[in-house]
Amino acid sequence: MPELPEVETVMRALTPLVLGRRITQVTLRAKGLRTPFPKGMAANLTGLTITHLSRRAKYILLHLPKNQTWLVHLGMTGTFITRGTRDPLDKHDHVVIDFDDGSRLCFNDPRRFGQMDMAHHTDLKPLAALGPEPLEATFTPFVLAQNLVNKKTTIKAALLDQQIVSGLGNIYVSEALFYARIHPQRRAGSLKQNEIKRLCATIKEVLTASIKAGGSTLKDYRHPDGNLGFFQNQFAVYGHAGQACPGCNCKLAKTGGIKRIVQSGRSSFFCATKQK
DNA sequence: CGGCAAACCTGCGAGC
DNA sequence: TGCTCGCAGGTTTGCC
Repeated sequence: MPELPEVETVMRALTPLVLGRRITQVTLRAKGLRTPFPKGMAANLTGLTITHLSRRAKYILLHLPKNQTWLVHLGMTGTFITRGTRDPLDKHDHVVIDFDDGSRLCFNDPRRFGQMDMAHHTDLKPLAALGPEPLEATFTPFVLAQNLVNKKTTIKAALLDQQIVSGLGNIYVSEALFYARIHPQRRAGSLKQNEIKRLCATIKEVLTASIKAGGSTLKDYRHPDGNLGFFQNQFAVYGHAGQACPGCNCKLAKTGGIKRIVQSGRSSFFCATKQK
């Protein structure tokens, strides 16, 4: 479900719900998600206070005393939901967290593609190989160019590779490539310097605009506080196959309009008139 | 190394 | 109404 803007939005919405609260009980209602829960996770979390929250790529980091970190990946369908302690649980509430103020938070994940880990903050294995954080100043055209050099794979696949740049997913890759006017089937290593410069900029722009809109809400996904994101209303190409592309009269041409193709099993949306 | 399909799971909408 | 099919915002593995 979530790419960087959605994870950022969830992390922000989660903050007032958990910050400074002490965990009194964690109940695991499944053996794990995509991977088994770390050994002793529930017991190890009990009694600890969440001191602050942050995000790295598509991971939410809940920081605990003694530099311990509880790492959460939402996968495709993971959500945090607040419930009253007397409310019935959903069958996909796999982790139930009770706090010292009587509040309860549930991690709900129908497809169980999410992931949790708990370790010293310097020893979080899922974070070890991640590429640059796209909204940080360290993510520059030079860095992107370095990570694309000699890559024979398509630019679409390269941008989904979390080691090249972290946090992008299927939606924002299509959107960023559209604004950068780069065809998703281009070989990554074939991009010219000015194209990489444009791409670096559009990645930052599209992610920033989405965070500002509260991320994208597809299906019934919503934030822990119940709010919805609205960036889906601003998609230029994603999910718009057959329609005219914005700011382009290509639909009037015989071969125009937004196309959908499948690349390594995943949909790409693009305008063949604008993107070369 | 590259590219692709499948695997992990469930739910939903479309079409018959 | 009920069935099957295709599709879904992620990541990893294994095969050729």
